[in-house]
Order: sequence, then structure tokens, then C-alpha cells
Amino acid sequence: MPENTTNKKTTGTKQKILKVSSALFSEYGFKATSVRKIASEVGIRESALYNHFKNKEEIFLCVAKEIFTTPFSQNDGDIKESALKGKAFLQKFAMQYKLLTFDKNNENMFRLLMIELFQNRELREQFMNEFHNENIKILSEAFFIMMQNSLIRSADPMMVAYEFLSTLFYIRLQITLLRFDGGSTTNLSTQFEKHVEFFWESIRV
Amino acid sequence: MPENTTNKKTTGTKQKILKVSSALFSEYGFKATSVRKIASEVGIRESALYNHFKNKEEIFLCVAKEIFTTPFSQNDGDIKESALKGKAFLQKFAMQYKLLTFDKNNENMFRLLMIELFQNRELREQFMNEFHNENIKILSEAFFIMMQNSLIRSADPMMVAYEFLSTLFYIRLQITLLRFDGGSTTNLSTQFEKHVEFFWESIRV
DNA sequence: AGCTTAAATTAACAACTGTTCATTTATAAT
DNA sequence: ATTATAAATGAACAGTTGTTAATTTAAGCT
Repeated sequence: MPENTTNKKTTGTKQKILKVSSALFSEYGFKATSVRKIASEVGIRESALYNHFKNKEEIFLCVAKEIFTTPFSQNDGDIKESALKGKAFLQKFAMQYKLLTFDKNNENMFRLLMIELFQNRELREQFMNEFHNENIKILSEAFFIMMQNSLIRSADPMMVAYEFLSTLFYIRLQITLLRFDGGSTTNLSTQFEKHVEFFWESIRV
Repeated sequence: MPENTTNKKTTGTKQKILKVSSALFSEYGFKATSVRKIASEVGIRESALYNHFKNKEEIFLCVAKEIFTTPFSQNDGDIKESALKGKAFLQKFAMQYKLLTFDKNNENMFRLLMIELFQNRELREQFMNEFHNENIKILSEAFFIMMQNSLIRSADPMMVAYEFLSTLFYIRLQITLLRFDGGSTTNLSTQFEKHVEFFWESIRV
């Protein structure tokens, strides 16, 4: 295992490349970010990049991999238990969503996702699966349980989940847009809570 | 006025350039669409483009201008009157939104908007103003009237408008994504109507 | 010390980018 | 038919792109 000994400086720059690339890709997108710009910000020549990555795309894939690594599943305790709390469950879910929205790294990854959404088929599929379906699954399970226990009115759980999630996404998109231009998000930051309030009033029995 | 007489062929190619550019920009975005690609699809050399447009950006601006030209305002008849119809108003609004979603030209413009959203500041502002605020304004007015007439439960009209609009947007985004890959949207196409149904049940008094 | 190996450098490549220019082609007006 | 004007062409520009190759630098191991 020579890796542990020799990787002292290697991993250093490799990590730096990823960090710099992450920032650049999430600001300008894949196409508009040149390998020379990356190298320059890392502090090396372009050719040195190729000691760490096969090509530009491999760098991108490494960065893009992080987009969906925050599992967002509040799997601490099973869903059944927490769903019984009704409104509190939704508040917790929305709060996690809000946290991701304002977390610097997640914000960048979300922006990168939006930028490349229509340019990268794989990202599109991942968006649908890991971003959308995953959340819909969790939420519809929770809503189903709430219905069983007569906490909320009867309806298609998936439908309710869709309604709840779509607004969260829209708020996030808007906040990310505003923050990208350095605008104030004080008005919107409470929108998550307001959404839960309104939504709970809409479904509670 | 020599324009009317001489523009026989001029407007022909100029229009064709815009048509081709519109298709290419909305598929690959501004940066990834080269003037040579545009010229090639039009059937002329790159240099000929510059007889019709100052530069690449002017072509883009001409195309991008169309993004927000569909006013989407159902200004036929004042809002007050149609808002009194309650659910029917929401149905009509959602139906117009659905129509735009499936209209080929609007679909392209929506895709272009999404692609360039984080690359073009002006587009971002227009998105906020003409896409978001405009709709919020119309909807909150309508909801306000509905509240006054006790058609729906009392709440912040802007808040209700936000909830209603965000889901419409999310459905549109999802449909546009699926259609981009040639996927089936049969499941989602009824989502607009379902949304109205659910939402009306949520707010009606 | 010398040897090995990874990381960085310099230099160059071929392809592509947006744009300009001088020139030719075609069209409409006199 | 001649002239004026608009449109298209071929060629070239200067700059950027991703990537490769040969070479030098630096560090760790025996």
C-alpha cells in the first residue's frame, strides 16, 4: 500500500482541484469553465491537472457526484413513528429542506444541478429519481399514515406529497436565484414555515 | 421606405436565422451554440450572419425576447368578474398554464429560460418579475376577491397565490424535463387538473 | 549516497471560437 | 442597360479550447 505514504501532497492538490472546480462549475457550468481557469485558481499549469484526472469530464463527474450525496432522509427513527406527529413531521421535513437551501455547499450543488439539468441526461434522471421520487416516497408514506390515523383528510397520498414538495422546491429555487445575485432573502426565508402552516391547515381534518 | 421592397429575401433568411437559433439555443444554451452551427443549419456561411445581426449576442437577445412575450394574462374581462367563479377561475388559469407547457414554441422558450437562468442576470430578473410576480399579482387579486365573497377560507392572498403557482411551475418543469428526453408524460398531463381539485378542496370554505 | 516514483513544467498540437474584410453574386430602381 | 444596394462568399485574424508529450523538479525509500 504505497498510497498512504505518497499521497501526502497528491490528495492535497487533488482535493483542491475538486474544491475549485466545484465552485467554478456551479457558477459557470461545465462548458463555460475551462481547464486553464481551474488550473490557474488551483495554482498549477493545465497539464498538471491530468496527473490527477483523466480529463475535464472526470473532474466534472467527481464534482457532480456530490450533488445527491446529502441523502436528506430523516431516517433517524422510522417514518411511522414520526409521521404520527402530524404537523411536527412536516415542520421537521421543511426545516431540513430549508437547511439545505442555505447551506453553502448544498447551494452550490443545487445551482450546478439547475445549470446542467437540460444539458446532462444523467443528471436529469438523477434529479427525477433521487431528488423527486425519493422525497415523494418518504412524504407519501408519511401522509398515508396520517390519513390512517385520521390526522389529515383522506386523499391520494402521492398527490398530497407532490403538492407539499413542489412548493418547497419553488421556494428553494427562488432563494437560490436571489442569493446568486447577492439579493436579500429575508422575505423568503420564512416562506418554508409559512408553507407548512398553510399546508397543514389545508389537510388537517 | 426601401425596406418593404428590398426585404423580400432579407426577412426570409433573417427569420430563418431566428428560427434555427431558437431551436439550437433552447437545446444547447447560448455558450454551446456556435455561430457556425447556426449558419450551417440556415444554409449559409458564418460571415453572412453578420449581414443580419451585429453579433451572436444580438441573435440571442432577439430569441430571448420571445420568452416573455406570451403575456399569459387572461385579461379578457376583468379579474373581479372571473374570480367570482371560484374554482372555475383556477381551472381556467391552470389550463392556460398547461397549454403553454405543451405548446412547442413555449416549451422551447421555457427550456431556454431554465438553461440560462443562472448564466444571465437579466433573464433572472425577468423571470422574477414577468414570470413570478406577474402571476402572483393576478392570482392574489383573485384570491382576495374570493375571500371577500366567502368562497374560500380567509388567509394571506399572496401566500395562497404562492402555493397555487409553485405547484404549477413544478409540474411544468417536470413535464418539460420528461419531454426533453422523449419520455411519456401521460401520468403528469393530468396533474394540472388534479392540482386544481386538491387545491380547491384545501381552500374552499 | 543513489534509485524510484509522483507531480509539476514548458511547449506544442489540432480543432474550434467569434468576428472582420475584400470580393463576388444577385436583386431592384432609374 | 446601368447603377445602387443588399446578401452571400472565401479567406483570414487572433484568441481559446481540451489534450498530449518530453522534460524537469521534488520527495520517500533502501
